[in-house]
Amino acid sequence: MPLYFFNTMNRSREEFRPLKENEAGMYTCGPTVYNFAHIGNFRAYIFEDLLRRTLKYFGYKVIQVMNLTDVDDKTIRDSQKAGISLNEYTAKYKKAFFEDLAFLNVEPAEHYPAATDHIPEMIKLIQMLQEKGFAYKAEDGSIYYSIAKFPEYGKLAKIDMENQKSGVRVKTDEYAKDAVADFALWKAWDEKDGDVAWESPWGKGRPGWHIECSAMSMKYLGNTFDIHTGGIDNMFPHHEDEIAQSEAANGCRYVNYWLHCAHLIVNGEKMSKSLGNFFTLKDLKEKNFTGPEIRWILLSAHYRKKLNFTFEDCEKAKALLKKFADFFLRLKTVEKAGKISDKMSEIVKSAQNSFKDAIGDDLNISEAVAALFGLEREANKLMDSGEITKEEASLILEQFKDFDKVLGVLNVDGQEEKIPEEIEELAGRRQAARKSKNFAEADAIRDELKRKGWVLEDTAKGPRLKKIS
RNA sequence: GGCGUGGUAGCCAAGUGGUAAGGCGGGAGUCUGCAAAACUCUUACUCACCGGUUCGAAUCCGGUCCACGCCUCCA
Repeated sequence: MPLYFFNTMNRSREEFRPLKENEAGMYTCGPTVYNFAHIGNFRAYIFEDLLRRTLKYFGYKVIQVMNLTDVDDKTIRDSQKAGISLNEYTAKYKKAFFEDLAFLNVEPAEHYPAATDHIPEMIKLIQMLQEKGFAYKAEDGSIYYSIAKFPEYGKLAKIDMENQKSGVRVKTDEYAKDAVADFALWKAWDEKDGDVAWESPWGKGRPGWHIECSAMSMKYLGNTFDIHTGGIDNMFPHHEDEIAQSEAANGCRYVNYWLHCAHLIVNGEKMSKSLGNFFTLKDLKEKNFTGPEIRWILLSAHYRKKLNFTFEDCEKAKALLKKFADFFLRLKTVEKAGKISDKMSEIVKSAQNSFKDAIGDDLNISEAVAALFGLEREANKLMDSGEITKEEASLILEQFKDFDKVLGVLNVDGQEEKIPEEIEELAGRRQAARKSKNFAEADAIRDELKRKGWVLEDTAKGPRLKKIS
């Protein structure tokens, strides 16, 4: 089954053809570790996780690289403010970042290179650019990339630099550049940097932002690799600059497939640190939302569509996952003996095909999830009519585990809550009252159970207790 | 100002030339002592608006309006 992605470079849906058979190299722009990431940031990381899992689902071995930007204006500024070293400061947020990824069930990437661990690689790359004439040293001692030397500049963002001049503001501290859109490869040290500096052929300083991704992707994935992703806001100038650097230095194409995810929005506006309209995972945890619930929300809209975040949707996600959990428990109670019918094999196989078709079509999550609902309804129907066997129920559960390899939200093997003795006993008394047609008491006990956090449902096989989450 | 993305039911959301998936919510029913759960049926003659192309358009083309994003650190 072919896999398709929407390639930002050509603005079209293309069949994925990796450089190496059965292997996909993927570079995903990671966080700047100066603060806790917010859920808008996590939308991107979850999209990348979905992409990663989809590639694996289609049989590819994935080599994923996610950079950690641990030196830039903000990390320097805030570490100074905190009165601790840059490393000490960023270590705290690196740790928090990995904890958050784990909470959201994001599979670890193969490499998490930090910028500060790759200064020599960056220096080497800048030297290559200098030798080839793409870089120049400005009056302030910084090294800049000359966009004029790279005619293809703007090909990703479809920006024609000729028409860009009027709107671009010029920062006063960047007076030294030849052209406004030229960007820094190496920033000469100034006193605001404090003790953050590395020796280089151009003197003391630190790398520019874009160079780390070019240098590190080259090191871990090669001069040309398959997939590069990030938020749409990274498309310009960051990814455009990466292309300029890498292609100028290596003389070959940088990336074959560019995938960008749209923003998480709040009340119609982009969720961002600067607007202050953001929520962190901590905020949501305090409201009792779980990792799978948050993951579901961030996953449930197509990655190239803006996703409006609301707490109402969080509640819906909670209810939806609860429904699936109940469904799995119900399947596990099936005891009827018998083989798997052809009809059942057909139903399950067809659901899997629909799912795979959809997720392989540029990660069409809506259609993919529709396959889950379809299979759930079929299974419920058959359980209602008692037509389903234990083996068939297992087959369905296995299929949901298969779906969850990609989705990572279902917890099919989730254990039923242990029922406390007190609750068990109340349920027993209620059943006795019910048998003797003392419905008033039976209902009263059911209400009491509800107050204690347990819902009692009468099924064909007798009462069933469910914990209210 | 330049560039880009998008506007589909009460809400969320697929569908990109062949006659509107799915979820939530609403309505009616089956089951039940009653609930709950589950199931069944139902809920857009219509896809922001106006023209055009076509046997046929939500899908293609032109225009208009609206929203958001990028052009400055940003997932």
